[in-house]
Amino acid sequence: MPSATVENYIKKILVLSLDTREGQVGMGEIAKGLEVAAGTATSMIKNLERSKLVRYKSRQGVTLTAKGRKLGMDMLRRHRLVETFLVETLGLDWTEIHQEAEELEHAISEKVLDRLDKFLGRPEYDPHGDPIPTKDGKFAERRIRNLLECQSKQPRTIKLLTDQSTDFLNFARRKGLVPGTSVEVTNRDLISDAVELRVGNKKPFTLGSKAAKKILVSS
Amino acid sequence: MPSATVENYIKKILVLSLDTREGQVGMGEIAKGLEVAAGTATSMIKNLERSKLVRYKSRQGVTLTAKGRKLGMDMLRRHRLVETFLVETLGLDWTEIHQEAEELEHAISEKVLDRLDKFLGRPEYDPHGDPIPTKDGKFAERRIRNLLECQSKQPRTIKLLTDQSTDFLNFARRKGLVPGTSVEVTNRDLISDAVELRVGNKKPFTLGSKAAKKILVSS
DNA sequence: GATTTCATTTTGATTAGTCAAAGTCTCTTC
DNA sequence: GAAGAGACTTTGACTAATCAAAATGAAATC
Ligand SMILES: [Mn+2]
Ligand SMILES: [Mn+2]
Ligand SMILES: [Mn+2]
Ligand SMILES: [Mn+2]
Repeated sequence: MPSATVENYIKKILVLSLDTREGQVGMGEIAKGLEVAAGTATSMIKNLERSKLVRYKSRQGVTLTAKGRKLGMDMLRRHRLVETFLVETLGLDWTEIHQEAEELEHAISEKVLDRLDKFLGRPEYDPHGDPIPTKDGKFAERRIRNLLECQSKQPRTIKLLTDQSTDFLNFARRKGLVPGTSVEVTNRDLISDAVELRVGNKKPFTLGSKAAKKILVSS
Repeated sequence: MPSATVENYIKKILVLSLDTREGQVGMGEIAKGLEVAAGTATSMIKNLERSKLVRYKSRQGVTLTAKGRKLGMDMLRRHRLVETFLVETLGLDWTEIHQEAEELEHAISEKVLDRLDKFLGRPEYDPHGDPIPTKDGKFAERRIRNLLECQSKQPRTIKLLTDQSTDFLNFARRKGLVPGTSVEVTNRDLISDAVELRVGNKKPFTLGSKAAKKILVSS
């Protein structure tokens, strides 16, 4: 059985690789993402290679093997189902569940996970709007883009916030920017680096491009 | 924060000490109970002493400090609430939940535990009939005895099976000896070392003293 | 009282995961 | 193409948890 540490590395590599054309992830991203020293990551990656979970080219990067991708998807499934449970069933707040799930994901057996999945009604998205992989490691489609890429004057539904720090999530909630809410881009000005948007019937307000990029919506 | 290992040691010491007049637990019991080598237990106990969780007299035994007892009770609470959740909410079988809870108990935060407790309706007993400590570490009263100590001809209710191995639990279930069921001791013969009992309206059968001792009932 | 036995403790080693700091590459920049 | 900057790797050291096997102590037996 992989240790919790191994599971965390593989999950991180998977998530990072999803944003990358060729699925190759740099050592620095991994170290930073897991808040460990660079050398720690290098030595851990060599372990993972010995376990055939990743392929590793020195000074180039890391890619998951099929085995690694399977484990990573499984971890994502665990993490997101647990998050869904914490919000849906226990009524916790979606801004504070990430850390909880970070621990629970390693402690939950396959059997318990299946029961949980059933109990929750086989949800497709977690409380942050992230898709929950199915048991055989398939992702539900996403079909969403960030607010910076949206043309104006069309209602959109918020699906996902990519920055899940408590600070950002709190800001988002204050503005009503929670998954499921309907928003409309009322104006875009790429020169001044800003997007104006309206949430429901409230007064429109302006968002910088950095923040706008973190908010994913479906048309 | 105590590691999962520390939590396991303290929980084991607490449970062992509950069966002992003076609350003192021998090194051998601890090592055996946790399935580690004797020397491993000795060295771990010294750690626990440094952390002020136990008092330790070389070659005599170990007792919990107030701090240790508090942690132990907390672990028992976690363990038993998780077990209750697994059976009540997810519908798992009470013969197979112990190991699951053994992992989950370390991964669950105070906040999640409280929500779970509330969600479950603040249960007082776990699926094995063990009392669940309250948040401030108080045990519900037990008022139950084992079947070997019972006088005949009086209906009793099964409260707890002290041997929680899968084998014993399966045997017990086959015989209908599950918590909540009503039984009656129809005959006791201490010389032949046996207890005869009837479950509901079924035909009475005989139990050896070892097994009888493992079944706790309330009058 | 000497001896044996058995539980316990000590010793020496191992493994996973980690860090700081020193060393090495590789890609820009001039 | 030499130099420098930054990313990456290596090295040496540390901690928690563990085991096997040797040493020790205390109680029971002779
Ligand atoms: Mn994790
Ligand atoms: Mn999530
Ligand atoms: Mn445990
Ligand atoms: Mn139990």
